[in-house]
Amino acid sequence: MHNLAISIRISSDLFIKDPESTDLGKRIISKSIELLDELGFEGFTFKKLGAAIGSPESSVYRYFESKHKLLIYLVCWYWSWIEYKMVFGTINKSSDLERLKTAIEILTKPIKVDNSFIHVNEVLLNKIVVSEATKVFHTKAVDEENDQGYFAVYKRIVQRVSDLISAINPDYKYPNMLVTTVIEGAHQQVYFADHLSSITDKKRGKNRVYNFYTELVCKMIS
Amino acid sequence: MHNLAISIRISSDLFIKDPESTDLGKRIISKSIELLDELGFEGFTFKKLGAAIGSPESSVYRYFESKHKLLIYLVCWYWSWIEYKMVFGTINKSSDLERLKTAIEILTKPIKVDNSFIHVNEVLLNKIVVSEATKVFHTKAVDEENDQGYFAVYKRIVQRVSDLISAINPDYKYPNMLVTTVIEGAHQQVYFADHLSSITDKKRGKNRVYNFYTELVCKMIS
DNA sequence: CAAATATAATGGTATTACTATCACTTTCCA
DNA sequence: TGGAAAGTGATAGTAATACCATTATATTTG
Repeated sequence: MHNLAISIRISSDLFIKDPESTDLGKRIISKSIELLDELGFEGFTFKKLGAAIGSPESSVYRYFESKHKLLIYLVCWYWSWIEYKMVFGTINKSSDLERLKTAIEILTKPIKVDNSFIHVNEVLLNKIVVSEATKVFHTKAVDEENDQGYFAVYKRIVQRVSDLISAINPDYKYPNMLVTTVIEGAHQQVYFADHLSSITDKKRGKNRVYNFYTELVCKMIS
Repeated sequence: MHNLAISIRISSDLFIKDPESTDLGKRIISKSIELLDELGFEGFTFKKLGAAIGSPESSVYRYFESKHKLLIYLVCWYWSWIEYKMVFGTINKSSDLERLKTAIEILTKPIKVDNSFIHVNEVLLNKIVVSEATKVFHTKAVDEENDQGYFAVYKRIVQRVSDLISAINPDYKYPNMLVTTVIEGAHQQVYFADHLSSITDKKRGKNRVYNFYTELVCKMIS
């Protein structure tokens, strides 16, 4: 697909001015993805971002209240994109089990470039989500930010997959726990493979994360 | 057990002066656990810690190089304590399966107070590990810190449980992935139950995390 | 062309994370 | 018992961070 006439909609509480609405905004998104990947969340600052796009720090603050909000924005964008892929990927499948397997595939297999969104590098964004997304949740402000609805997309994805599981096996007791175990676990396995490889099973090939979690879900609900 | 004549040994790379060696050191540990729980890692500073123990910031810096190192120290302490509980809890079991179940119990059931270590509140420390420990890993310095051996205890625990699994079923392909899925997943479920309860299965009772992951491991390796 | 909007440029504040210095006190051991 | 060594307190200082505010200059739009 090329340059679809769709766009990812993000809650307007997450930005001051919609970055999609201007050229500078898009450059902010695009460069912040590169810089977050390069420097990590702690090393990343609006000053460095400003320097990278040739604008002052204050211009960035016109779009985002804080770097934390920017991170949430990007993570939300990511999950919205995943949801969109999940909806379109499962729509024409013939059974719930097929749909479930596709969903798990989307959640666990490596990300491929998607040229539909020019200013977003999904492969890099995935790397950021893998290594930084826990910082979105693990904050003293979680509850407040949850009330604001910042995690709605994420929760909706969990619900979707959970519903598929319940459709296949209505008696299975822990559909939500199973889904979050898969989603978070898959990212964690990728991170461990990169940084603590002795505690993964790296030899098991390229699709081991997908294979492991697919087997896990199938065994649990059967 | 009361005041056992054992102590948890932590790599001396993690501190400048051993906090176990002085009274002030022990108060630093004890208060930092309380404050980290209260303020979260981001809100926690050595200045506030100093104020809480009635000492200047600079005294804290004589024990720990940075608050990041202090967090690693505490997380290491926690995993060392868990390892100790695992070793003593499994030693007199009659089969590998029994040992495995005990290990999973220790990793997934709520923590109880342990009066063996007066200056450490294990229940609070567990809360800190649940909500802040990902920050130990998710840093641009992971690889370096891994090389320094800071994560050795954690990796050893994974290895122990993984070995039990391989002893029970030598053909199971993903023992490491299974173990890390359980360890990290169990903490995550506790955190989600507290802050994003819609994506857990809270109704399933008090031991749902233990039951879920025990069932998961047993089904996977059988 | 005027009005509105977007951006640049600059400066400022409070806080953080950390370092350095000096003085006082306690311990220890020769 | 006297004197070094170790532990702590008190104070000051620095560079960087995360932000905010103001003014001036472009750029767009109606």
